[in-house]
Amino acid sequence: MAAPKRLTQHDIAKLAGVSQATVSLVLNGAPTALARIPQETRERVQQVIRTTGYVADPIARRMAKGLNRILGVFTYEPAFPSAQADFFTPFLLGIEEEAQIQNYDLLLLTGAGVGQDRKIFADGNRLRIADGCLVLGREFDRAELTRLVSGDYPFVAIGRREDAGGPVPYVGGDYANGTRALVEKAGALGHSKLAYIGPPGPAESTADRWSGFDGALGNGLELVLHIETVGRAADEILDALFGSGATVAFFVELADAVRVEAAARACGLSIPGDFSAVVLGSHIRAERSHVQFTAFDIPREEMGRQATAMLVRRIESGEPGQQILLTCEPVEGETLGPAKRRT
Amino acid sequence: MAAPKRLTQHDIAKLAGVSQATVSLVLNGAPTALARIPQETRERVQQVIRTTGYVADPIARRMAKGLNRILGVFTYEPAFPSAQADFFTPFLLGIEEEAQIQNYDLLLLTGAGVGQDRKIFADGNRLRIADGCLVLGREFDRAELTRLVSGDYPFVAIGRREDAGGPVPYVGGDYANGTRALVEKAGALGHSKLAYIGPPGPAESTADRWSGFDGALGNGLELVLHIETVGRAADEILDALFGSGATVAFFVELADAVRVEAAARACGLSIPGDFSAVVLGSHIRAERSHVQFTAFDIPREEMGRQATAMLVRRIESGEPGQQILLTCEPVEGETLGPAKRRT
DNA sequence: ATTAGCTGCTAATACGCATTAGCAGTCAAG
DNA sequence: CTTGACTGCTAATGCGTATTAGCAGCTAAT
Repeated sequence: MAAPKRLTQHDIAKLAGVSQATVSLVLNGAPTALARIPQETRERVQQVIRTTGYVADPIARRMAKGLNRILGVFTYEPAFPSAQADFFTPFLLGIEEEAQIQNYDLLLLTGAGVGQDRKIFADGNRLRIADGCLVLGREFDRAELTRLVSGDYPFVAIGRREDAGGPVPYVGGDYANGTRALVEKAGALGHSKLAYIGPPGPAESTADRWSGFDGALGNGLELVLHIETVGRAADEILDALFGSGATVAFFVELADAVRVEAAARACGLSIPGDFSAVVLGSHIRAERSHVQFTAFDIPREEMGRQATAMLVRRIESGEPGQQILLTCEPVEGETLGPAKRRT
Repeated sequence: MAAPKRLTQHDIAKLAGVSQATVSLVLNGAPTALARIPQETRERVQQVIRTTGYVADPIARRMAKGLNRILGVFTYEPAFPSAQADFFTPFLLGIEEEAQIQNYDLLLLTGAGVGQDRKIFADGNRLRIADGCLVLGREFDRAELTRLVSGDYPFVAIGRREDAGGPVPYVGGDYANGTRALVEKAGALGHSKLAYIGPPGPAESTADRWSGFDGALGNGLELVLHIETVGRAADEILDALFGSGATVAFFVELADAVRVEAAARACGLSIPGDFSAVVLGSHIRAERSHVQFTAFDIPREEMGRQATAMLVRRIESGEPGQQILLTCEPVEGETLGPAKRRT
């Protein structure tokens, strides 16, 4: 059989014995126009719509009116593949929740290139199918961001973004202050020689952690070791740590912290007995590791929610788009203790 | 700021001194048509396009072509909330992958009601926005399924479904044979008195497990205990297990198995030393538990992929829709051992 | 000299919907 | 009995593109 033809308003109209225009009016006419269609007719049309399951074609709708209550979600990495799933899922949860409240559907922009090479503006940008879009990913393509900013298509980024030919609307986590608070906490516990395991940039997320860290130094707090590469062998890190005399290590990556902790335990060292460890961010599935690291919380769901809400405001009221940083509350954890005098 | 009007082919046409149709042809005319436009004209048009940065409006493009390359994904429970996330994610991974290959976007049907009360045909449902849709969920609404089957809207279910006024197109896992294989394996290891912890229905997924189990009985294999409710206290289950003389327990729910295993260990019992345990299905994050249960694998990603591919075929070639069951390979695990003679 | 075929285009239409102008009928007021 | 207001609808148009039919002008063959 050939592809079943889509129902159109015309079909509905014929079934209800009215004109296509009337069907459209019943569906979404202005109150003034609706007032002129008697209850009886309206119900007849509604009835046909209900029994047929007709829904307006979003494409045509968008053509005619420019809006279709669809939000695009563009991810710079495939959204679900396991490695990424853990990363995107909490955001999507928040996004879905808010979208539902606002009565928008979500369109996952998936086809825009394969694998790593995802480009928003790939094939003549199917982006515009949606009324606006959310952009997420660890690292953005700067050129595309610039193009987005300069265009008139509403979007909101999740995660803070540096200006790109203009301010980028975003909802991010305040990693800088989250980090600062943890550094100060360490200071209050008597730590003065600190280690930082993680790059100082260039992605905004890492840059912010570093700037928060760096800004909290002084006042007797001193950076004695900085390992910029992630994924170094745990032993190496451990050795460097002790060689430097640091009493507390700040990790950008949970994975590094986990490996170092394991290595330390293997050497008979205890955390925070022998040294303290702090993770700069909350990580999904952290509960899987045995240790509850001292860290700060990243309100991912809330970021998703607020970004969605902002996007809807941009779409519906043409609001200019703001930059919001959500507080990252500290997570107590059990790996930050008083500084230990090393002999 | 007012939205700067988008460039159209009409504008390009005027600038190049040709008609709109010519512009369209230059952009994507069939070779036969293109052959009739001289190089010179083509270049003039291209030039204008390049200097203006014109890009065809994808919406209008889809409108004209009649397909919108969108696949709907309907979930009977919200897709991301943490509890469900683990359940849906692997399917979505496969779906996303295949959709990307086929160059379709995914529309998450989110607005279709809140919380538990999701209905495909809910009022104002926007299912038909998509060219076709995938339906997933633990349990389906039978009435809705019937309606879907009788309609001409292309869809594919994930997970086997009983006929609903006609055969339901699906891609599922062959739980019955997966279960049967495990039962036979237990038999080969000398087990003869079996326990089954889980309901015999009504959902297809549980019914299939039960029927596979039930069908493998006989030949010296005997069901000596059947606990139909899930979530019973672990102690109770353990007591019943020993009271019945069963040497191996088949669990529908991993959670039950985990709890019973913990309770057993607390009593100083070992698995599979003192009794064996088998889980009927693979469960995401199983690795979190300490024990690797003997089970069968559910190829969730592959199910997602194949369902998506089938749906695309239905949409594009009007194919009738099949019923596919994917093999569920056994997972060795460490909880199924030789039957122990109980004293 | 008619026809046939080619070249280089364009006009016209369809896609499905939203929206506006306006038509035919009724009814009340003047 | 005319005017005006109101009711209940519909015809017509536009959105930006793809596509098909076909026109005008020319050449070459019959």
